[in-house]
Amino acid sequence: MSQTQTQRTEATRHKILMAAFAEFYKNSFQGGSINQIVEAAGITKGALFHHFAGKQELGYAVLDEIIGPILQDRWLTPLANSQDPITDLKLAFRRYIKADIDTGHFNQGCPLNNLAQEMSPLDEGFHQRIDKLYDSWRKTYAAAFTRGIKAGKVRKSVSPRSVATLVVASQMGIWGTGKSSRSKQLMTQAGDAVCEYLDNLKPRP
Amino acid sequence: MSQTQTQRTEATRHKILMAAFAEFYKNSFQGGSINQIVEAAGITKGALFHHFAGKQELGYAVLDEIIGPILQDRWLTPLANSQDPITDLKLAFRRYIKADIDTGHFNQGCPLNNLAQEMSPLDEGFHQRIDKLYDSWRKTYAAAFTRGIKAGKVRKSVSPRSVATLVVASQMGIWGTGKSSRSKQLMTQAGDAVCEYLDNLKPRP
DNA sequence: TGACATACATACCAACTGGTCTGTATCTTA
DNA sequence: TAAGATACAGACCAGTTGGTATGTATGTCA
Repeated sequence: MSQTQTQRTEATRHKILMAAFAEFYKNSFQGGSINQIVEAAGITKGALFHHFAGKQELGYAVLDEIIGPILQDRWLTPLANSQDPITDLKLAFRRYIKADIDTGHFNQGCPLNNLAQEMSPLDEGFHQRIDKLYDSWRKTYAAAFTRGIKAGKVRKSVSPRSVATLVVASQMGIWGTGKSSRSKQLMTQAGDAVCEYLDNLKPRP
Repeated sequence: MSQTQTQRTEATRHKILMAAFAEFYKNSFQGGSINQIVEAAGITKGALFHHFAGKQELGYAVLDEIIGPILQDRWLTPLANSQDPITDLKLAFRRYIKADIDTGHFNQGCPLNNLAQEMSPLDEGFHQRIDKLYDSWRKTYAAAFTRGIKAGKVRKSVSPRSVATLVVASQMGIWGTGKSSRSKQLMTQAGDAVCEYLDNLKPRP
């Protein structure tokens, strides 16, 4: 059951990526230390710089290979074919707010938003990648609202794009509130308010 | 018309604070450089460390003496005695979204939120100061909504605290969206959506 | 006017930063 | 099996970081 060389190589690369993700999540990108990543991953600088051209490229890879898939998994796939986005969004909100409170992650915020706020204005590569992710996020929600309208689950007067933009922005804000206040109560309160907002988008009887 | 010593002293202190605010706003707190601040302020390290015990204390002072008053001025005072928070909030949103788009500040985000996202989880002094500011922010909105309900301008069924929490969170998200996307359109779109949300809080006829 | 404090200026420092360079063991492939 | 490529290891480096120690000019006040 010994692994092949390619498997071992991929394993160290993955170790580095995971350690980098954790370090950047905890100490931000600029504040995060390469030495710390090396140590946490249990490898050496030689390995790190063999796999990634520099800190910048490592950051890009974390976005592409770790954060992107998480976003997909958490928020895009569940809404991808939804005919009733209000119900499904409320479900996802409740679920992941609870999850992040239980794990304690809520006071570290959203990994994507963290990088976005820190690096988007400073680095073009970050900006492009992050913008792309947020764009697909908004588009997924907007498409779901469009289907919801067609299915009679969402009021016709709502603008899918505007609402999608606001809902995504609200998520940034809710997770940001959790991070800066460290208050579970505030975070759930904000979550409840969003759910109420969403309910108000249903067709009036 | 020569100034007194106290005036000159206060002037250099203020120069340092302004330069620090600009530097932290542009490059974040951890990313911001003391040397850069010294240079931008046109003073020396001796002066800086004479007035502030360290980078940390300088950051605290920026929060207390620069960012706090800006928050007060922009968002708290205008709502302090409002009997019609929906109208007044919509006004403020439209006004300052436009202002930050015109000045180009919109792609640097909100100074308070920037520091909050970066430093709240890392430093207790930052956390406390920031939390206090956000708390007064939410409380001001909540009180305005309470008065709005009494004045018949806001539907009775809304929870002032929940809505206030969400509105503040939305602001974090809207300015965050502007910063990470650099898109004026997205920012105004999100602003419009918030205004619609607020309108839906009016009493139904 | 003399003593002392305040308000800086400047040279300096240890610690750490991201990054490079060279050496080498291991695997692949002709 | 020889030759080359791959995948690291680890010492090393220049630059920058926040911070300090010392010196000095200028103000204040008894």
